[in-house]
Amino acid sequence: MPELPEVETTRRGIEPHVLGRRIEGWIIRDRRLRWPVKLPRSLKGQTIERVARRAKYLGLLTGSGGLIVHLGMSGSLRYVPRERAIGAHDHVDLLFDGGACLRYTDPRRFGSIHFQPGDWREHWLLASLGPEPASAEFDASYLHRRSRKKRVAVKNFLMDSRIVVGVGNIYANEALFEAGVRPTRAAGRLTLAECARIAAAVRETLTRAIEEGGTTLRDFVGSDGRPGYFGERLAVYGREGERCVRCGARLKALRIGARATVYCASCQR
DNA sequence: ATAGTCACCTGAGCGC
DNA sequence: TGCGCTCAGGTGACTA
Repeated sequence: MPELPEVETTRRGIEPHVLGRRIEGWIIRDRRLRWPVKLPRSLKGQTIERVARRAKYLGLLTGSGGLIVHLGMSGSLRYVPRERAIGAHDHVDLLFDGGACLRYTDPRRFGSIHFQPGDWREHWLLASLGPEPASAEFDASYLHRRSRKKRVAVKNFLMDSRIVVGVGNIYANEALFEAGVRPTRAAGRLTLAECARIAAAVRETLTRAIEEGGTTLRDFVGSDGRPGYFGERLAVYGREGERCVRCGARLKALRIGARATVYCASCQR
């Protein structure tokens, strides 16, 4: 379940291996991802000049455009020898000079692969995305301004990619715990001070997870995939009924928009 | 425009 | 051992 930290870790993992490599071709074993995979002939022979990330999208950028990869719920990208045995869910190989390939694996096929000519950020999937949580733009006043008059629960508000990107269910739970704000609170009723705590918590939660991902997910190349949050400490997610790490109260659970939500009723107001 | 729900998909976990 | 059920979740599409 790649959330933003895992995507960033993937980016860092593959970058040194594909930078400067020429794309010799590709093998599509199953094009039925979230959208049918279709790559233009013009991609052949191009060289990867940059490996970028925007929200949970990875961009393998060449001189003429960008290959846009989303890992969905269960996707992974690994740099492996081409002759490595093919698994049941190894849907796409991107073949590079030198004999290796970038292998896209995705059991649930919720992910996607597109090619966008020119500036990859102009792709329709990326066009209306909000700021990165680590950007200067994402701060208390931004959150406060965008949340006015909105009645949605703050948890859903944070998970809206038009507001801020990279906050999936797990980190929405964690960040709101960190901020001491109850997930059910109406976004429009948050004070500026609460927005400040939330902005800081989102940024810190994700930054810390990326740092830990860098250590727990180090061995990317040619290895088996690993769960992204392995060894990561989560304060509330998945801990319903257990003790709050801060005050010891039992953590409560409910569903907001069919998504598991866990919080501490005494720490989060 | 906003808010809520559905759909997509498969593996894991569970009860029987 | 196996069947059938439910759940998980990112996010675009759809509905009210």
